[in-house]
Amino acid sequence: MTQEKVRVRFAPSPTGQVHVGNARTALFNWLFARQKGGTYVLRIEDTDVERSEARYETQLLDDMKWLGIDWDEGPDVGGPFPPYRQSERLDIYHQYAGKLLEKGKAYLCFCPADVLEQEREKALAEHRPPMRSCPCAEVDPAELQKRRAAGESAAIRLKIPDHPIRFHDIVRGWVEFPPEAVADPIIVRSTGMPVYNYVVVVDDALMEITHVIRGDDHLSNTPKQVVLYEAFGWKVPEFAHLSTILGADRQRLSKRHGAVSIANFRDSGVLPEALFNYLALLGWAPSGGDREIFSKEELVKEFDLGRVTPSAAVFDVDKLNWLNRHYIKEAAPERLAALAQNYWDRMFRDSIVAQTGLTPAAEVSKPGYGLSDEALEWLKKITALLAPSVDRLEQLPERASLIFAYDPVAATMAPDNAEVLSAPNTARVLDAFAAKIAADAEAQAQKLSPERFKAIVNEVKTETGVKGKDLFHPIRVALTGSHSGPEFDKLVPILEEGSRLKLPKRVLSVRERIEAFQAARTA
RNA sequence: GGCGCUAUCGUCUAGGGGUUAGGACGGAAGAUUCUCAAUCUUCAAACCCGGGUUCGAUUCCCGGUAGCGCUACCA
Repeated sequence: MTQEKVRVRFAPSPTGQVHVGNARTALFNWLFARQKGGTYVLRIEDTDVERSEARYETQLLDDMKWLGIDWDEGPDVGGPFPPYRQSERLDIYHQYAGKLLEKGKAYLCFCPADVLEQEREKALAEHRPPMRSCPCAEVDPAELQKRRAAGESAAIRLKIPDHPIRFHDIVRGWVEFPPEAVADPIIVRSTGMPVYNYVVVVDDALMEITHVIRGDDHLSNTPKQVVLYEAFGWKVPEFAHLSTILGADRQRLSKRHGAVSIANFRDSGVLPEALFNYLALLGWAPSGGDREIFSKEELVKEFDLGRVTPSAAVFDVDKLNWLNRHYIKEAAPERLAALAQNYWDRMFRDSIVAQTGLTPAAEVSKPGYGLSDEALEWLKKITALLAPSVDRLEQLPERASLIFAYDPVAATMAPDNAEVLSAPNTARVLDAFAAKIAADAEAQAQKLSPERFKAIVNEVKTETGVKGKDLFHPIRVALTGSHSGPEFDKLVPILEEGSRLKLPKRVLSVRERIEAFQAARTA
Protein backbone atom coordinates (compact mmCIF):
# COMPACT_ATOMS: atom_id res chain seq x y z
CA MET A 1 0.00 0.00 0.00
CA THR A 2 1.45 3.33 -0.95
CA GLN A 3 1.45 6.04 1.66
CA GLU A 4 -0.70 8.83 0.36
CA LYS A 5 0.34 12.36 1.05
CA VAL A 6 -1.41 13.76 4.10
CA ARG A 7 -3.70 16.72 3.52
CA VAL A 8 -5.62 18.23 6.42
CA ARG A 9 -7.71 21.32 6.77
CA PHE A 10 -8.92 23.74 9.38
CA ALA A 11 -12.27 25.18 8.36
CA PRO A 12 -13.52 27.87 10.73
CA SER A 13 -16.55 30.09 10.32
CA PRO A 14 -15.80 33.79 10.55
CA THR A 15 -18.70 34.43 12.89
CA GLY A 16 -16.82 35.71 15.91
CA GLN A 17 -13.52 35.57 17.68
CA VAL A 18 -11.59 32.32 17.54
CA HIS A 19 -11.95 30.58 20.86
CA VAL A 20 -9.67 27.99 22.42
CA GLY A 21 -11.72 25.01 21.28
CA ASN A 22 -11.30 25.94 17.65
CA ALA A 23 -7.71 26.89 18.24
CA ARG A 24 -6.98 23.45 19.61
CA THR A 25 -8.59 21.85 16.56
CA ALA A 26 -6.43 24.06 14.36
CA LEU A 27 -3.40 23.12 16.42
CA PHE A 28 -3.92 19.36 16.27
CA ASN A 29 -4.44 19.57 12.52
CA TRP A 30 -1.27 21.60 12.21
CA LEU A 31 0.78 19.28 14.40
CA PHE A 32 -0.40 16.28 12.41
CA ALA A 33 0.32 17.91 9.06
CA ARG A 34 3.76 19.12 10.03
CA GLN A 35 4.71 15.80 11.54
CA LYS A 36 3.64 13.87 8.46
CA GLY A 37 5.18 16.35 6.07
CA GLY A 38 1.66 16.96 4.81
CA THR A 39 -0.27 19.98 3.63
CA TYR A 40 -2.30 22.25 5.87
CA VAL A 41 -5.29 23.90 4.23
CA LEU A 42 -7.20 26.83 5.68
CA ARG A 43 -10.71 27.12 4.35
CA ILE A 44 -13.23 29.73 5.36
CA GLU A 45 -16.71 28.37 5.97
CA ASP A 46 -18.83 31.43 5.42
CA THR A 47 -22.02 29.92 4.01
CA ASP A 48 -23.88 31.36 6.96
CA VAL A 49 -24.16 34.81 5.43
CA GLU A 50 -26.18 36.09 8.36
CA ARG A 51 -23.38 35.70 10.86
CA SER A 52 -20.20 35.75 8.79
CA GLU A 53 -18.19 38.95 8.68
CA ALA A 54 -15.07 39.86 6.77
CA ARG A 55 -13.42 41.49 9.79
CA TYR A 56 -13.64 38.20 11.67
CA GLU A 57 -11.82 36.48 8.87
CA THR A 58 -8.98 38.96 9.10
CA GLN A 59 -8.78 38.54 12.82
CA LEU A 60 -8.90 34.78 12.46
CA LEU A 61 -5.85 34.79 10.23
CA ASP A 62 -4.05 37.11 12.64
CA ASP A 63 -4.90 34.93 15.62
CA MET A 64 -3.61 31.81 13.87
CA LYS A 65 -0.36 33.50 12.94
CA TRP A 66 0.08 34.81 16.46
CA LEU A 67 -0.36 31.32 17.87
CA GLY A 68 2.33 30.09 15.51
CA ILE A 69 0.16 28.19 13.06
CA ASP A 70 0.85 28.67 9.37
CA TRP A 71 -0.91 27.19 6.37
CA ASP A 72 0.11 26.05 2.92
CA GLU A 73 -3.14 26.78 1.14
CA GLY A 74 -5.80 29.29 2.04
CA PRO A 75 -7.80 32.33 0.97
CA ASP A 76 -4.82 34.64 1.35
CA VAL A 77 -2.10 32.44 -0.11
CA GLY A 78 -4.07 30.52 -2.70
CA GLY A 79 -3.26 26.97 -3.72
CA PRO A 80 -4.14 24.31 -6.27
CA PHE A 81 -7.80 24.00 -5.26
CA PRO A 82 -9.24 27.50 -5.17
CA PRO A 83 -11.28 29.23 -4.08
CA TYR A 84 -10.77 28.72 -0.34
CA ARG A 85 -13.86 30.58 0.76
CA GLN A 86 -17.12 28.67 0.61
CA SER A 87 -19.10 31.74 -0.37
CA GLU A 88 -17.08 31.73 -3.60
CA ARG A 89 -17.73 28.07 -4.34
CA LEU A 90 -21.50 28.18 -4.75
CA ASP A 91 -21.35 27.21 -8.43
CA ILE A 92 -19.38 24.10 -7.55
CA TYR A 93 -21.95 23.03 -4.98
CA HIS A 94 -24.80 23.45 -7.46
CA GLN A 95 -22.97 21.55 -10.13
CA TYR A 96 -22.35 18.61 -7.82
CA ALA A 97 -25.88 18.68 -6.43
CA GLY A 98 -27.08 18.30 -10.00
CA LYS A 99 -24.92 15.21 -10.40
CA LEU A 100 -26.49 13.67 -7.33
CA LEU A 101 -29.95 14.33 -8.73
CA GLU A 102 -28.99 12.74 -12.05
CA LYS A 103 -27.62 9.69 -10.34
CA GLY A 104 -30.82 9.33 -8.34
CA LYS A 105 -28.87 9.67 -5.07
CA ALA A 106 -30.87 12.74 -4.15
CA TYR A 107 -34.34 14.04 -4.84
CA LEU A 108 -36.23 17.29 -4.98
CA CYS A 109 -38.40 18.10 -1.99
CA PHE A 110 -41.35 20.47 -2.16
CA CYS A 111 -42.57 20.05 1.38
CA PRO A 112 -43.18 23.44 3.00
CA ALA A 113 -40.74 24.14 5.81
CA ASP A 114 -43.47 24.94 8.32
CA VAL A 115 -45.28 21.66 7.68
CA LEU A 116 -42.04 19.76 8.21
CA GLU A 117 -41.41 21.69 11.38
CA GLN A 118 -44.85 20.85 12.77
CA GLU A 119 -44.36 17.22 11.84
CA ARG A 120 -41.04 17.13 13.63
CA GLU A 121 -42.39 18.69 16.81
CA LYS A 122 -45.32 16.33 16.81
CA ALA A 123 -43.09 13.31 16.44
CA LEU A 124 -40.91 14.50 19.29
CA ALA A 125 -43.91 15.17 21.53
CA GLU A 126 -45.28 11.70 20.83
CA HIS A 127 -41.91 10.13 21.58
CA ARG A 128 -41.58 8.54 18.20
CA PRO A 129 -38.65 8.96 15.86
CA PRO A 130 -39.03 11.70 13.28
CA MET A 131 -39.79 10.51 9.77
CA ARG A 132 -36.84 9.23 7.82
CA SER A 133 -37.77 10.62 4.45
CA CYS A 134 -40.39 12.94 3.08
CA PRO A 135 -43.35 12.13 0.80
CA CYS A 136 -41.48 13.56 -2.18
CA ALA A 137 -39.12 10.59 -2.07
CA GLU A 138 -41.93 8.40 -3.35
CA VAL A 139 -42.81 10.65 -6.26
CA ASP A 140 -41.46 10.07 -9.75
CA PRO A 141 -38.32 12.25 -10.17
CA ALA A 142 -39.42 13.36 -13.61
CA GLU A 143 -42.62 14.68 -12.08
CA LEU A 144 -40.66 16.61 -9.50
CA GLN A 145 -38.34 18.06 -12.14
CA LYS A 146 -41.37 19.28 -14.01
CA ARG A 147 -42.71 21.10 -10.99
CA ARG A 148 -39.38 22.78 -10.47
CA ALA A 149 -39.14 23.73 -14.14
CA ALA A 150 -42.55 25.32 -13.71
CA GLY A 151 -41.01 27.69 -11.20
CA GLU A 152 -41.82 26.04 -7.91
CA SER A 153 -38.89 26.24 -5.52
CA ALA A 154 -37.53 22.99 -4.16
CA ALA A 155 -34.95 21.83 -1.67
CA ILE A 156 -32.68 18.89 -2.47
CA ARG A 157 -32.61 15.90 -0.17
CA LEU A 158 -30.04 13.16 0.01
CA LYS A 159 -31.25 9.56 0.07
CA ILE A 160 -29.95 7.67 3.06
CA PRO A 161 -29.45 3.97 2.24
CA ASP A 162 -31.12 1.27 4.30
CA HIS A 163 -28.04 -0.25 5.86
CA PRO A 164 -25.95 0.65 8.90
CA ILE A 165 -23.35 3.34 8.29
CA ARG A 166 -19.89 2.65 9.61
CA PHE A 167 -16.77 4.75 9.57
CA HIS A 168 -13.40 4.80 11.21
CA ASP A 169 -12.30 7.43 13.67
CA ILE A 170 -8.68 7.68 14.78
CA VAL A 171 -9.54 8.72 18.30
CA ARG A 172 -12.66 6.59 18.80
CA GLY A 173 -12.19 3.53 16.63
CA TRP A 174 -15.06 2.19 14.53
CA VAL A 175 -18.35 4.04 14.92
CA GLU A 176 -21.62 2.67 13.61
CA PHE A 177 -25.02 4.27 13.17
CA PRO A 178 -28.23 2.37 12.46
CA PRO A 179 -29.97 3.59 9.28
CA GLU A 180 -33.11 4.65 11.13
CA ALA A 181 -31.07 7.12 13.16
CA VAL A 182 -30.42 9.30 10.18
CA ALA A 183 -33.11 10.94 8.10
CA ASP A 184 -32.74 12.07 4.49
CA PRO A 185 -31.02 15.41 5.01
CA ILE A 186 -31.58 18.56 3.01
CA ILE A 187 -28.37 19.34 1.17
CA VAL A 188 -29.56 22.39 -0.74
CA ARG A 189 -32.16 24.72 0.69
CA SER A 190 -35.16 25.80 -1.32
CA THR A 191 -33.48 29.19 -1.50
CA GLY A 192 -30.68 27.53 -3.41
CA MET A 193 -28.23 27.92 -0.56
CA PRO A 194 -26.37 24.66 0.12
CA VAL A 195 -26.15 23.29 3.65
CA TYR A 196 -22.99 22.86 5.70
CA ASN A 197 -23.08 19.06 5.90
CA TYR A 198 -23.10 18.91 2.14
CA VAL A 199 -20.59 21.59 1.22
CA VAL A 200 -18.07 20.33 3.72
CA VAL A 201 -17.99 16.99 1.94
CA VAL A 202 -17.72 18.50 -1.52
CA ASP A 203 -14.91 20.76 -0.35
CA ASP A 204 -13.01 18.12 1.55
CA ALA A 205 -13.23 15.69 -1.35
CA LEU A 206 -12.33 18.22 -4.03
CA MET A 207 -9.47 19.55 -1.93
CA GLU A 208 -8.30 15.96 -1.51
CA ILE A 209 -8.36 16.07 2.27
CA THR A 210 -7.14 12.76 3.65
CA HIS A 211 -7.75 13.31 7.36
CA VAL A 212 -10.71 15.22 8.74
CA ILE A 213 -9.73 16.37 12.22
CA ARG A 214 -12.50 18.40 13.90
CA GLY A 215 -14.63 18.81 17.01
CA ASP A 216 -16.76 15.90 18.15
CA ASP A 217 -19.90 17.97 17.77
CA HIS A 218 -19.65 16.77 14.17
CA LEU A 219 -19.56 13.10 15.06
CA SER A 220 -23.31 12.58 14.74
CA ASN A 221 -23.29 14.35 11.39
CA THR A 222 -20.59 12.15 10.01
CA PRO A 223 -22.87 9.31 8.80
CA LYS A 224 -24.69 11.76 6.51
CA GLN A 225 -21.36 12.88 5.19
CA VAL A 226 -20.15 9.35 4.67
CA VAL A 227 -23.28 8.64 2.62
CA LEU A 228 -22.46 11.69 0.54
CA TYR A 229 -18.93 10.49 -0.16
CA GLU A 230 -20.32 7.12 -1.20
CA ALA A 231 -23.02 8.67 -3.35
CA PHE A 232 -20.36 10.52 -5.29
CA GLY A 233 -18.10 7.49 -5.38
CA TRP A 234 -15.41 9.40 -3.49
CA LYS A 235 -12.97 7.86 -1.09
CA VAL A 236 -14.07 8.38 2.53
CA PRO A 237 -11.31 10.12 4.51
CA GLU A 238 -10.01 9.14 7.92
CA PHE A 239 -11.81 10.99 10.68
CA ALA A 240 -10.53 12.17 14.04
CA HIS A 241 -13.16 13.70 16.28
CA LEU A 242 -11.63 15.73 19.07
CA SER A 243 -13.40 15.98 22.39
CA THR A 244 -15.09 19.12 23.57
CA ILE A 245 -13.37 21.62 25.83
CA LEU A 246 -15.50 22.44 28.86
CA GLY A 247 -15.57 25.23 31.40
CA ALA A 248 -15.16 24.61 35.13
CA ASP A 249 -18.93 24.03 35.32
CA ARG A 250 -18.58 21.16 32.81
CA GLN A 251 -20.54 23.10 30.27
CA ARG A 252 -19.13 23.62 26.83
CA LEU A 253 -16.65 26.47 26.97
CA SER A 254 -18.15 29.74 25.77
CA LYS A 255 -18.13 33.47 26.29
CA ARG A 256 -20.05 32.90 29.49
CA HIS A 257 -16.86 31.50 30.95
CA GLY A 258 -15.06 34.78 30.49
CA ALA A 259 -12.20 35.57 28.20
CA VAL A 260 -11.74 32.43 26.12
CA SER A 261 -10.89 33.79 22.70
CA ILE A 262 -7.36 33.76 21.39
CA ALA A 263 -7.48 37.54 21.19
CA ASN A 264 -8.41 37.74 24.87
CA PHE A 265 -5.46 35.62 25.89
CA ARG A 266 -3.08 37.63 23.75
CA ASP A 267 -4.40 40.90 25.16
CA SER A 268 -4.01 39.71 28.71
CA GLY A 269 -0.36 38.98 28.14
CA VAL A 270 -0.32 35.25 27.54
CA LEU A 271 2.70 34.25 25.46
CA PRO A 272 1.80 32.32 22.29
CA GLU A 273 4.17 29.47 23.11
CA ALA A 274 2.43 29.05 26.49
CA LEU A 275 -1.02 28.77 24.90
CA PHE A 276 0.36 26.51 22.20
CA ASN A 277 1.91 24.21 24.79
CA TYR A 278 -1.19 24.23 26.98
CA LEU A 279 -3.60 23.51 24.15
CA ALA A 280 -1.47 20.58 23.00
CA LEU A 281 -1.72 19.09 26.48
CA LEU A 282 -5.50 19.34 26.50
CA GLY A 283 -6.52 15.89 25.36
CA TRP A 284 -3.07 14.67 24.50
CA ALA A 285 -0.13 13.47 26.57
CA PRO A 286 3.14 11.88 25.55
CA SER A 287 3.64 8.21 26.32
CA GLY A 288 4.82 8.05 29.90
CA GLY A 289 2.75 11.13 30.60
CA ASP A 290 5.43 12.73 32.72
CA ARG A 291 6.35 15.78 30.67
CA GLU A 292 4.52 19.07 30.45
CA ILE A 293 6.88 21.53 28.82
CA PHE A 294 7.12 21.18 25.06
CA SER A 295 8.50 23.47 22.41
CA LYS A 296 6.75 23.63 19.06
CA GLU A 297 9.46 21.51 17.48
CA GLU A 298 9.21 18.87 20.17
CA LEU A 299 5.45 18.72 19.75
CA VAL A 300 5.72 18.28 16.01
CA LYS A 301 8.02 15.39 16.67
CA GLU A 302 6.18 13.71 19.51
CA PHE A 303 2.53 14.46 18.88
CA ASP A 304 0.45 11.39 18.12
CA LEU A 305 -3.14 11.65 16.91
CA GLY A 306 -3.76 8.09 18.02
CA ARG A 307 -2.99 9.06 21.61
CA VAL A 308 -5.55 11.85 21.75
CA THR A 309 -8.11 11.22 24.50
CA PRO A 310 -11.72 10.78 23.51
CA SER A 311 -13.10 12.28 26.72
CA ALA A 312 -14.01 15.92 27.23
CA ALA A 313 -11.50 18.14 29.02
CA VAL A 314 -12.03 21.03 31.41
CA PHE A 315 -10.01 24.11 30.56
CA ASP A 316 -7.71 24.83 33.50
CA VAL A 317 -6.72 28.48 33.65
CA ASP A 318 -4.33 27.85 36.53
CA LYS A 319 -2.31 25.40 34.51
CA LEU A 320 -2.18 27.77 31.56
CA ASN A 321 -0.98 30.49 33.94
CA TRP A 322 1.70 28.18 35.26
CA LEU A 323 2.95 27.51 31.75
CA ASN A 324 2.80 31.19 30.98
CA ARG A 325 4.93 32.02 34.03
CA HIS A 326 7.39 29.41 32.82
CA TYR A 327 7.65 30.95 29.36
CA ILE A 328 7.80 34.49 30.73
CA LYS A 329 10.89 33.50 32.69
CA GLU A 330 12.36 31.93 29.58
CA ALA A 331 11.60 34.87 27.30
CA ALA A 332 14.36 37.14 26.04
CA PRO A 333 14.39 40.43 28.05
CA GLU A 334 14.06 42.59 24.94
CA ARG A 335 11.00 40.71 23.76
CA LEU A 336 9.42 40.86 27.18
CA ALA A 337 10.11 44.57 27.47
CA ALA A 338 8.46 45.22 24.11
CA LEU A 339 5.38 43.23 25.09
CA ALA A 340 5.23 44.84 28.52
CA GLN A 341 5.38 48.32 27.03
CA ASN A 342 1.75 47.91 25.92
CA TYR A 343 0.67 47.56 29.50
CA TRP A 344 2.78 50.48 30.73
CA ASP A 345 1.28 52.60 27.95
CA ARG A 346 -2.17 51.54 29.02
CA MET A 347 -1.40 52.40 32.62
CA PHE A 348 -0.14 55.88 31.76
CA ARG A 349 -3.10 56.54 29.51
CA ASP A 350 -5.50 55.48 32.23
CA SER A 351 -3.80 57.68 34.77
CA ILE A 352 -3.96 60.69 32.46
CA VAL A 353 -7.62 60.04 31.82
CA ALA A 354 -8.21 59.70 35.54
CA GLN A 355 -6.36 62.91 36.38
CA THR A 356 -7.56 65.17 33.62
CA GLY A 357 -10.68 63.48 32.37
CA LEU A 358 -9.16 63.85 28.91
CA THR A 359 -8.12 61.11 26.56
CA PRO A 360 -4.53 61.76 25.48
CA ALA A 361 -3.97 62.83 21.92
CA ALA A 362 -3.37 60.00 19.50
CA GLU A 363 0.29 60.83 18.94
CA VAL A 364 0.98 60.57 22.64
CA SER A 365 -0.60 57.16 22.93
CA LYS A 366 1.61 55.55 20.34
CA PRO A 367 3.83 52.75 21.66
CA GLY A 368 6.30 54.12 24.14
CA TYR A 369 3.93 56.91 24.98
CA GLY A 370 6.32 59.61 23.86
CA LEU A 371 8.67 58.67 26.68
CA SER A 372 12.37 59.43 26.63
CA ASP A 373 14.81 56.63 25.89
CA GLU A 374 15.96 56.91 29.45
CA ALA A 375 12.44 56.38 30.73
CA LEU A 376 11.92 53.41 28.42
CA GLU A 377 15.12 51.83 29.71
CA TRP A 378 13.94 52.39 33.23
CA LEU A 379 10.62 50.68 32.45
CA LYS A 380 12.54 47.71 31.09
CA LYS A 381 14.18 47.30 34.46
CA ILE A 382 10.77 47.27 36.14
CA THR A 383 9.55 44.68 33.66
CA ALA A 384 12.57 42.50 34.30
CA LEU A 385 12.03 42.80 38.03
CA LEU A 386 8.29 42.10 38.10
CA ALA A 387 7.54 39.90 35.11
CA PRO A 388 8.81 36.66 36.67
CA SER A 389 6.16 36.90 39.35
CA VAL A 390 3.05 37.53 37.23
CA ASP A 391 0.68 35.04 35.62
CA ARG A 392 -0.11 37.39 32.77
CA LEU A 393 1.73 40.46 31.58
CA GLU A 394 -1.40 42.53 32.10
CA GLN A 395 -0.81 42.22 35.84
CA LEU A 396 2.36 44.29 35.56
CA PRO A 397 0.83 47.70 36.33
CA GLU A 398 -0.91 46.27 39.35
CA ARG A 399 2.34 44.75 40.58
CA ALA A 400 4.01 48.07 39.97
CA SER A 401 1.47 49.99 42.01
CA LEU A 402 4.00 50.23 44.82
CA ILE A 403 6.11 52.27 42.44
CA PHE A 404 3.47 54.32 40.65
CA ALA A 405 0.56 54.45 43.04
CA TYR A 406 2.21 55.04 46.39
CA ASP A 407 -0.36 56.47 48.79
CA PRO A 408 0.98 57.13 52.32
CA VAL A 409 -2.42 57.92 53.81
CA ALA A 410 -3.97 54.72 52.52
CA ALA A 411 -0.90 52.82 53.68
CA THR A 412 -1.27 53.99 57.28
CA MET A 413 -4.89 52.95 57.29
CA ALA A 414 -4.68 49.64 55.46
CA PRO A 415 -5.78 46.77 57.73
CA ASP A 416 -3.00 44.64 56.28
CA ASN A 417 -0.44 47.05 57.63
CA ALA A 418 -1.97 47.44 61.09
CA GLU A 419 0.13 44.76 62.70
CA VAL A 420 3.40 46.18 61.43
CA LEU A 421 2.51 49.75 62.23
CA SER A 422 1.43 49.00 65.76
CA ALA A 423 4.53 46.95 66.56
CA PRO A 424 6.44 48.37 69.55
CA ASN A 425 9.57 49.34 67.64
CA THR A 426 7.97 50.70 64.49
CA ALA A 427 7.83 54.34 65.53
CA ARG A 428 11.46 54.37 66.68
CA VAL A 429 12.66 52.70 63.51
CA LEU A 430 10.78 55.05 61.22
CA ASP A 431 11.79 58.18 63.15
CA ALA A 432 15.42 57.17 63.02
CA PHE A 433 15.21 56.21 59.36
CA ALA A 434 13.46 59.45 58.42
CA ALA A 435 16.03 61.53 60.29
CA LYS A 436 18.93 59.80 58.61
CA ILE A 437 17.47 60.11 55.15
CA ALA A 438 16.77 63.77 55.75
CA ALA A 439 20.34 64.32 56.89
CA ASP A 440 21.88 62.32 54.11
CA ALA A 441 23.70 64.20 51.44
CA GLU A 442 22.97 61.67 48.75
CA ALA A 443 19.28 61.72 49.43
CA GLN A 444 19.32 65.50 49.48
CA ALA A 445 20.87 65.45 46.05
CA GLN A 446 17.96 63.28 44.93
CA LYS A 447 20.10 60.26 44.26
CA LEU A 448 20.35 57.60 46.87
CA SER A 449 22.48 54.61 45.93
CA PRO A 450 21.43 51.15 47.08
CA GLU A 451 24.72 50.90 48.95
CA ARG A 452 24.02 54.12 50.82
CA PHE A 453 20.49 52.95 51.50
CA LYS A 454 21.81 49.74 52.98
CA ALA A 455 24.28 51.67 55.11
CA ILE A 456 21.50 53.88 56.45
CA VAL A 457 19.35 50.88 57.32
CA ASN A 458 22.38 49.44 59.13
CA GLU A 459 22.83 52.64 61.08
CA VAL A 460 19.18 52.52 62.10
CA LYS A 461 19.74 48.98 63.20
CA THR A 462 22.67 49.82 65.51
CA GLU A 463 21.01 52.96 66.79
CA THR A 464 17.67 51.37 67.68
CA GLY A 465 18.84 47.84 68.37
CA VAL A 466 16.02 46.57 66.17
CA LYS A 467 16.82 44.02 63.50
CA GLY A 468 15.38 41.57 61.01
CA LYS A 469 11.70 41.63 60.38
CA ASP A 470 10.99 44.34 62.96
CA LEU A 471 13.45 46.57 61.19
CA PHE A 472 12.67 45.92 57.52
CA HIS A 473 8.96 45.60 57.72
CA PRO A 474 8.18 49.13 58.90
CA ILE A 475 10.56 50.58 56.36
CA ARG A 476 8.99 48.50 53.60
CA VAL A 477 5.49 49.65 54.53
CA ALA A 478 6.63 53.26 54.74
CA LEU A 479 8.32 53.21 51.35
CA THR A 480 5.95 51.06 49.33
CA GLY A 481 2.69 51.06 51.23
CA SER A 482 2.76 47.29 51.29
CA HIS A 483 4.34 44.62 53.44
CA SER A 484 5.30 42.59 50.42
CA GLY A 485 7.30 43.32 47.31
CA PRO A 486 10.68 42.99 45.64
CA GLU A 487 13.90 43.25 47.57
CA PHE A 488 15.17 46.72 48.45
CA ASP A 489 18.43 46.32 46.54
CA LYS A 490 16.51 46.28 43.32
CA LEU A 491 13.63 48.50 44.31
CA VAL A 492 15.58 51.46 45.68
CA PRO A 493 17.46 52.24 42.45
CA ILE A 494 14.19 52.05 40.54
CA LEU A 495 12.47 54.49 42.88
CA GLU A 496 15.40 56.87 42.87
CA GLU A 497 15.83 56.85 39.14
CA GLY A 498 12.10 57.09 38.52
CA SER A 499 11.82 60.14 40.74
CA ARG A 500 14.16 62.08 38.44
CA LEU A 501 12.44 61.02 35.22
CA LYS A 502 9.78 62.94 33.38
CA LEU A 503 6.84 60.55 33.36
CA PRO A 504 3.09 60.83 32.81
CA LYS A 505 2.87 59.72 36.41
CA ARG A 506 5.31 61.08 38.95
CA VAL A 507 7.32 58.58 40.98
CA LEU A 508 8.39 59.61 44.48
CA SER A 509 11.92 59.14 45.75
CA VAL A 510 12.80 57.31 48.94
CA ARG A 511 13.18 60.61 50.76
CA GLU A 512 9.84 61.91 49.52
CA ARG A 513 8.20 58.71 50.55
CA ILE A 514 9.48 58.56 54.09
CA GLU A 515 8.60 62.21 54.61
CA ALA A 516 5.09 61.75 53.28
CA PHE A 517 4.63 58.62 55.33
CA GLN A 518 5.83 60.25 58.56
CA ALA A 519 3.41 63.09 57.96
CA ALA A 520 0.54 60.70 57.35
CA ARG A 521 1.44 58.55 60.32
CA THR A 522 1.64 61.35 62.82
CA ALA A 523 -1.38 63.18 61.45
C1' G B 1 -37.77 10.84 23.63
C1' G B 2 -34.29 8.44 19.84
C1' C B 3 -29.26 7.84 18.36
C1' G B 4 -24.09 8.58 19.27
C1' C B 5 -19.76 9.67 22.25
C1' U B 6 -17.48 9.69 27.06
C1' A B 7 -16.24 8.09 32.35
C1' U B 8 -8.56 7.26 36.73
C1' C B 9 -6.90 12.48 42.39
C1' G B 10 -10.64 19.11 42.53
C1' U B 11 -8.37 19.72 37.19
C1' C B 12 -5.16 17.88 32.85
C1' U B 13 -3.51 13.05 32.31
C1' A B 14 0.00 8.14 32.39
C1' G B 15 -0.91 3.19 32.98
C1' G B 16 -3.03 -1.35 32.39
C1' G B 17 -5.80 -8.72 33.92
C1' G B 18 -1.80 -9.28 39.67
C1' U B 19 1.32 -1.98 40.36
C1' U B 20 3.04 1.12 46.98
C1' A B 21 -2.13 3.23 40.35
C1' G B 22 2.82 7.42 38.09
C1' G B 23 3.45 12.76 36.57
C1' A B 24 1.68 17.93 36.27
C1' C B 25 -1.54 22.17 37.86
C1' G B 26 -3.98 23.60 42.15
C1' G B 27 -4.06 22.71 47.75
C1' A B 28 -1.44 21.86 52.63
C1' A B 29 3.17 21.77 55.55
C1' G B 30 8.36 22.85 56.02
C1' A B 31 13.18 25.15 54.38
C1' U B 32 14.98 29.88 52.54
C1' U B 33 14.02 35.43 52.37
C1' C B 34 12.91 41.76 55.79
C1' U B 35 8.05 40.39 53.12
C1' C B 36 5.50 38.48 48.78
C1' A B 37 6.78 35.83 44.51
C1' A B 38 10.29 32.35 42.97
C1' U B 39 13.01 27.98 44.38
C1' C B 40 13.73 23.31 47.07
C1' U B 41 11.67 19.27 50.28
C1' U B 42 7.49 16.69 52.10
C1' C B 43 2.23 15.49 52.45
C1' A B 44 -3.00 14.82 51.29
C1' A B 45 -5.86 13.56 47.04
C1' A B 46 -8.57 9.07 42.06
C1' C B 47 -9.84 3.94 39.04
C1' C B 48 -18.77 6.19 38.62
C1' C B 49 -22.23 1.94 40.12
C1' G B 50 -24.00 -3.23 39.28
C1' G B 51 -23.45 -7.80 36.95
C1' G B 52 -20.47 -11.19 34.00
C1' U B 53 -15.59 -13.49 32.12
C1' U B 54 -11.34 -14.94 35.14
C1' C B 55 -7.55 -18.00 40.15
C1' G B 56 -7.66 -12.59 40.05
C1' A B 57 -10.81 -6.95 37.56
C1' U B 58 -9.56 -0.25 37.94
C1' U B 59 -8.16 -2.62 33.14
C1' C B 60 -12.08 -7.06 28.93
C1' C B 61 -17.77 -7.72 28.03
C1' C B 62 -22.89 -6.33 29.20
C1' G B 63 -26.30 -3.21 31.83
C1' G B 64 -27.24 1.15 34.74
C1' U B 65 -26.18 6.11 35.93
C1' A B 66 -24.25 10.75 34.79
C1' G B 67 -22.11 14.39 31.42
C1' C B 68 -21.80 16.08 26.54
C1' G B 69 -23.25 16.05 21.41
C1' C B 70 -26.58 15.25 17.25
C1' U B 71 -31.63 14.72 16.27
C1' A B 72 -32.71 21.96 11.55
C1' C B 73 -34.14 24.37 4.77
C1' C B 74 -27.50 26.32 11.82
C1' A B 75 -22.38 25.73 11.35
